[in-house]
Amino acid sequence: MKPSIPKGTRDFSPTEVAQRNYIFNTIKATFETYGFQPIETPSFENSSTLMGKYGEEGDRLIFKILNSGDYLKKVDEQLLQEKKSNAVTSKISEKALRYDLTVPFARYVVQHQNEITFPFKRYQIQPVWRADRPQKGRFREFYQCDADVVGSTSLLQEVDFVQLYDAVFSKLNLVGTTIKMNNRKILSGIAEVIGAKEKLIDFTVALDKLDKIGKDGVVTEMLGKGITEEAIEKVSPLFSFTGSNSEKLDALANMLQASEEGTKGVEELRFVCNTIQELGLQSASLEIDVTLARGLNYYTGAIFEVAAPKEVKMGSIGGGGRYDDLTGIFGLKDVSGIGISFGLDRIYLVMEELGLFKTVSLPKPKVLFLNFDSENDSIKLKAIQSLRSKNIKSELYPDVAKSNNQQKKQWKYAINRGIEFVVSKVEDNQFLVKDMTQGTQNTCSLDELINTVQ
RNA sequence: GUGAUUGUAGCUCAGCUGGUUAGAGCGCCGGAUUGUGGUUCCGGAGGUCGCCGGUUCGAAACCGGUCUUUCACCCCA
Repeated sequence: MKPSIPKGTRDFSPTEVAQRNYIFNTIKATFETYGFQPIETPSFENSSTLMGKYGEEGDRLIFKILNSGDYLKKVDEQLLQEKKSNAVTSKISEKALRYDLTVPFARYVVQHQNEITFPFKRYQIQPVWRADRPQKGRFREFYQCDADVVGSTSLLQEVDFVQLYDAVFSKLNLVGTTIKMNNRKILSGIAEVIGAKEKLIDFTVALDKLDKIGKDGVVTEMLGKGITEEAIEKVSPLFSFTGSNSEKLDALANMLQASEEGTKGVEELRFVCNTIQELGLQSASLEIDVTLARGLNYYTGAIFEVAAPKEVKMGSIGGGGRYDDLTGIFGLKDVSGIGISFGLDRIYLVMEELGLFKTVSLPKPKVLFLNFDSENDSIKLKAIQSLRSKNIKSELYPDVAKSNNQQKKQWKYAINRGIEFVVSKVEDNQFLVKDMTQGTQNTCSLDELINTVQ
C-alpha cells in the first residue's frame, strides 16, 4: 500500500513546525497583550449549529460527519429512491467539522453566558476544515487565529483590532501589509441608492474589476446585470475612487446623503480612520475598499480584510468584521460582537516567499555523546542526566559503532543536526569534547564540560 | 461546481518519432581508505513506469476512463 494523505492536507517537518510555532507564539503573545483570553471548542459541532450561517456556498463546503451505526435504516425509502442528496444528508449526518471559529464562539457565548463577564474578549487558535478544492494558499485543513470581543458596540474595538493587526505583522517583520476596511452599512447605503438590494452583490463584483477591465467595462457589466443608468450615475464617484481615505470618505458621504444607514456607515468608518491616523501604524497601511463585501453574511458593520505585501501573490491573510446579531441565532439578543482572524497557513507561505524565517532555529540537542563502545555507558548516562537537569539538551547516540564506517555515521549525524558539542571519548571520568563550530577539542571533567557548554 | 495541468526507485528527474534485461544524481545499507568533520573508491538493496481498460507483433511512451498533483475561475484564511 502506497502511503498518502487526503487532498488539501499536509504533513509538517520539524523545521516547518518550528517556523509555524514562531508565528503561533507571536500571534498568541500579541493577543494576550491586548487583553484576550484563550478558549477552545470541539473540532466538530452539531450540524444545526453550523448550517445556514455561511450562505449557500459555505454550506456546501462544510465537511459532514456520517452518523454511526446503521445510518441508512432511518432514512425514508422514498428519499433514497429520489436520490435527493441534501434531504438524505440531513438524515444520515448530524455532526460536522467546524468551518470557522466565529460561529462556534457565538455558540459558546450563548451556552456559557452565565459564566461570562461582558465585554468578553477571547482568542482561539485551532484548525478549521473546508471541503474546498485546494490550490495555492488554499487547504482543506488550516489554522485560524481568531480574536473577538462580544458585548461592546464601541468603535474603539474596531480601532483596537486595526492596531492588533499592525502589531502582529510588525512583530513578524512582515512589512507592507494592507488592512482593507469597509462597512456593511455603506454597502446597504449603496444598494439603497442604486435602488436594488438584490443587485448589490452583482454591483460590488463588477466594481471590483475596475482596475482589470476599466470604467467602461464595469459600466457595461452593470448594465448587463440590470442596474439602471440613473443608478450608475448616482454612484459614479466610485469609478474614480482613488485618493486618500479622507477623500474617499468625503465622496462617499456626498454620495450617500440620502441614505441614513449609508451615512452612519461613513461616519463609523471616518471615526476609525481618523483615530488610527492619530495613533499611527508601524508597518501596515489602512485603506478603504468599497468592493470589500465578504461572503460571510453575518457581518453588519465594519469589515476587515488583510492583503499580503504586493510582491507576493496570495489571497487575503486575515479577515473579520462586526456582527450585531450572531448570538441572536442561538437565542441571546442584543449582544454585538466584532472579531478578526489571522490565516496562519497563508502567513506562513508569504513569510516563506519573502525569506523571513532565517532567524527561526530548530530545537536540537546541544551536546551529543558518541557511542563507540558500551564500556562507560553509566558514566555517559549520568553525565547526560546532569546536563539535562541544567536544561542543556543532550543525548547519547543510541547504537554502538561496530566499524569505522559506523563511527563516521555518528559524526555525520552530529553535523547534519548542527550539534554544537560532541563528546567522543569518556575515560576515567574525563570527557573528550569537541566544539564543532570552532573545530577545537579538549579533555575535561564533567563540571568543566557543563561550564563550557552552558 | 467549471477549466487546465501532473504522475517513472525514498527524493530530484532522464528515457528521442512506440522496439531487447527501464537509467542517472542524491539518499539508504555493507565494505575499504582517510587518526574524530561533509574526502575518495568498491559493492548492494530498492521500480506492478498512478490504477483499469483499449489500439498494436510489441506500450513507460498512443487512445479512453479513473484516481492523484499543481494552478486559474468561483469563493475564501
